[in-house]
Amino acid sequence: MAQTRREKLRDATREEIMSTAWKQIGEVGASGLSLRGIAREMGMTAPGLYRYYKDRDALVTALLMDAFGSFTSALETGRGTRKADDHAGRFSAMCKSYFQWAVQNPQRYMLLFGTPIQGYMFAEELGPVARRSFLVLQGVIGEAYVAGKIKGELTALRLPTSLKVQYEALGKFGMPYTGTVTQLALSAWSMIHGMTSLYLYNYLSGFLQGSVDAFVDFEIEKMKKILGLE
Amino acid sequence: MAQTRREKLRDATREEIMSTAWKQIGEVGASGLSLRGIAREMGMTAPGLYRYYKDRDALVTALLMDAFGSFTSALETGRGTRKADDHAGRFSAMCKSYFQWAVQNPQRYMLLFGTPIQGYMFAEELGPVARRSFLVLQGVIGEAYVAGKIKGELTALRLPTSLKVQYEALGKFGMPYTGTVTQLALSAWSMIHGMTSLYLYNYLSGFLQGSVDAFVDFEIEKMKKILGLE
DNA sequence: TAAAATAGTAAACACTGTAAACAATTGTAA
DNA sequence: TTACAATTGTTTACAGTGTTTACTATTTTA
Repeated sequence: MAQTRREKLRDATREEIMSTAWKQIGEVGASGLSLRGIAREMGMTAPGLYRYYKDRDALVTALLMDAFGSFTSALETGRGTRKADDHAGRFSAMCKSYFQWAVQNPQRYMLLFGTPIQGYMFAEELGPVARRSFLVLQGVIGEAYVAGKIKGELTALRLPTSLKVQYEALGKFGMPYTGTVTQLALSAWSMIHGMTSLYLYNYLSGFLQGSVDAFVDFEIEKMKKILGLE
Repeated sequence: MAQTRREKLRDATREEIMSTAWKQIGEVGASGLSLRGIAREMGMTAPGLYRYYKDRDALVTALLMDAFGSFTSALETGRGTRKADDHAGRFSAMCKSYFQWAVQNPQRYMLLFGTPIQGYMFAEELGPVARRSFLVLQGVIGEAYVAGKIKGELTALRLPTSLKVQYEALGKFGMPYTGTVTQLALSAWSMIHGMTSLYLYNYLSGFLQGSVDAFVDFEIEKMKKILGLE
């Protein structure tokens, strides 16, 4: 079923609102986002925006959806630069893409993983989208795992029962891979997010100045060694 | 030199402003902090607050100073629960304290390491205070290192030259310990912060439910094994 | 006791998100 | 083509924010 002319215009306006919002966020940061500012830049008045988004939170949710999509794509693209059986390469490339995307889209990353905007409540519908991002990471580790390419001794550590039970429960809800893989993925995610987040909030640059990339690369390689990925 | 009566009252009011601010932050989150709200709760009008803090950012800076102090104390207290030569114990205890402080003071932690408030610019004077927190972590690792208790193979990885050069430059500015120690400390900080931050922003609880502590403990033990700490 | 410093208020300005009422535009059906 | 309906936008208004200015009490000091 084709889009009517009106629907096309409507979608275009929605698009323009989003891109104007991103422009604003890029300039003044996510916390400085303002409906009135968006409207002003678009040459209309603020209440008009309410025809397109229920309220400011709805717009923020749409922005988050958009950002998660871009982020996940970046991870997938990074992963895709290496052949499917080059598990170590895929892991490095994906981690590198993770960090680079964040550096190139700092405000976007902070919007996703930092303190949200004034009183914004994380929308339910974002859960699955966020999970998709994680699945890329979990997938890379999981595929390496089932291929027997993860040989780190620390991988063989026995998980405490409470975690084991928890991960098994997840499996019943359709989560792929074993508990070990999930544990490794959550661990890797924590590490990458930690570096990224500290860097974006300027806690690393005091120590590292221009050598941040070297630091991150070094730690990614270390993670690979810990996993015994080869 | 004793405090005059007026100075005592002034300090008391400053204190009351701070505690009221913390109360507000605890209730509605850091982004919901409002000068008018503070004044309201204190039974005065908003402009009166300007006699005590130059503007909202100055108050936030004071809050950050306060939070950093509390945070650093928590780390030191955790470290202090083990004897000076029990390096492995000190490391675990400090990491545990890190996470626990964050869980008990989520809004405070987010204020320190998350997206700051609407348009707030990180004040210069916070640099040294923030560094003091890091020095606790670096100290624990550094003391273990000089005592020869860090025997992990991954510790012996050769640092890329750019990092080496950078760390040596830091030494000239009075940073203690070698480049290796700084690298290990930054790495550990990234990991702990990553777990903490993901947890506070609810990205882990979906996977871990009530088993978050088990996850964190497990990863702390893993870090110890990686460091070869014993 | 007079002067100076301090603490607080009231009113105003420029912002913000949002709701209600209304006008203008566009699309559809008789 | 005309009449109606749906949609899009504006105007106005309200309640909230940080902040400045002018003014008034109060307290301390000389």
